[in-house]
Amino acid sequence: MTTTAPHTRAWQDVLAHIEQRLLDGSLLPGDHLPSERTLAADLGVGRSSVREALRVLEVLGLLRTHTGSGPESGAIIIARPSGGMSSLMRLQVAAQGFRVEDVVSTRLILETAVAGQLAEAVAGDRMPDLLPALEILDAMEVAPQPAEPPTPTEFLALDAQFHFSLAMATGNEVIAATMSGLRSSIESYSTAGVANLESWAATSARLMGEHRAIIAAIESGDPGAARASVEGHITQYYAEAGFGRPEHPFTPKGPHHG
Amino acid sequence: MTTTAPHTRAWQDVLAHIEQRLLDGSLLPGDHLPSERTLAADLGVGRSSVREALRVLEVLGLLRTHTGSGPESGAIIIARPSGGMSSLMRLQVAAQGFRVEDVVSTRLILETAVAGQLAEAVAGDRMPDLLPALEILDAMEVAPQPAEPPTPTEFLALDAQFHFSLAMATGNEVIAATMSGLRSSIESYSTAGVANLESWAATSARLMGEHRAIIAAIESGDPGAARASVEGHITQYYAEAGFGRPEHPFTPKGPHHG
DNA sequence: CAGACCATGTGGTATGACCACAGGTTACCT
DNA sequence: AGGTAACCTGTGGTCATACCACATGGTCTG
Repeated sequence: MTTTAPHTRAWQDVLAHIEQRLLDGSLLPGDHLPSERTLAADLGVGRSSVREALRVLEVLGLLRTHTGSGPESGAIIIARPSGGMSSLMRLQVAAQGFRVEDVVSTRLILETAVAGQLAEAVAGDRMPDLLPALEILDAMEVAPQPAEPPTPTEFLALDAQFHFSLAMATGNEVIAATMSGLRSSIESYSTAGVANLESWAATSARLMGEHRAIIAAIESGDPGAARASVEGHITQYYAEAGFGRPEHPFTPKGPHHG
Repeated sequence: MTTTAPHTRAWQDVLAHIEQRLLDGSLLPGDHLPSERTLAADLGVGRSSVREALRVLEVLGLLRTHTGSGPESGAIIIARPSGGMSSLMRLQVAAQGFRVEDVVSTRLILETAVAGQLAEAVAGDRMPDLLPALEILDAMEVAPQPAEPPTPTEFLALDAQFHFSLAMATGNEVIAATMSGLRSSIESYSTAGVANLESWAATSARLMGEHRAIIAAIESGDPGAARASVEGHITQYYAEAGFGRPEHPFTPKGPHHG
């Protein structure tokens, strides 16, 4: 649309070619891509250009590569958006393109919507599958033995899995992947924030209780309660950890990049 | 955590190095990266590996490159998440990692939240800047001259800009970028759906009226009305265009990838 | 002083040469 | 005949080199 670049770069041609093959169905998840050398010869570009395109696709979560020979080797189409989302958002936060408070705010919107949808599903007699989420809760609650240190990092990882599994329970992979990316983009802040807590033991215990409350609200089919419980759960942790979103969105926050 | 790969690939090292420099602030938006040859020498890798990492960063919207010499040349750090979001989501839809109905559903969540937040801001006397959105509406309404064809593609592009500008009005760039990605990932469906409409003239006229209604609801400070107007706006178009989301999220949708 | 010229350094690309790896095949020994 | 070791082949991963097009800035020339 820009009409400025008559001269697309070689790796973009490769990318476009693969995208086209994905769109027309000649390349499906699980399929092997031609070898790098073959692809280069077919498209009339150098192997390095092919590799640059494949690297992009790999980071975006569209393919995986294995060396060696056999059915597992080569580049295989997959579709795992979470990894790409995580890379993208993590780097954007690092480069100050995303503000942490905006990430938190967005997460809040999506998570409350997820909880609300699940509760509505229960109310509408379309019972979502909450089993994976419950299994994660069980795992969280057996891990912190009184004798052992609570290992906040592991706990937070399970917490992330719990929220992710709720999103997956809605069947909406877009939300799930986005949440996963949002989460990992501020992961370092979450773990660093543990130091700001008065008592990790108390906080983790509270979090576990809140998880059960979220599930209970969903299972009761009360969307409002489900939304509220999720909102409180997330907001309070970030507040305690010391990097909650500002009380009002889009109050002036100052420039962040030119 | 996987402990499986003791042997990170060279381009990942480059990526990690740049990410680290972003995190510690030694690389800020607007800064130049060292030249590819220098970077390769400094990190002890080949130039092609550096280029693979830079390609990833470029697609992710983290940097732009220019040939030649002078202050504009080389690789410069930027932070434009929209482009990366668009590439990621577009390709994930192409590879069947994202279902179109999930994209629509997610867009609905974010857009209604945006409208709601803006209305709440008005109600709370924190007037958001709706001027950019209004200017786009003006542009939309002068474009379709009766003498000229309505040019649906241009109209839809302006429509996308309108919704994007609403997201930007909240100040939340995460939402704005995500919405931009969602939108572009199903852009081809949107334009193709025009053919399913009974009358483009009628639909476009309705859409323009709904845009004004959305603005009015926001300016009246009524979050519920704002949310409802956005929901109706989006839902109805997709329904008319023939690829709306199913009436209920997470009803069985069939397998999409193994 | 103005304009043409070229030296320099940038990204963009292609090519060739290796390496490690993993599976399949073959040959060999028991 | 069976099992096992060797090797052959093709994969991605990496590097080095050699170009190209390009844009700037300095220099030379009129």
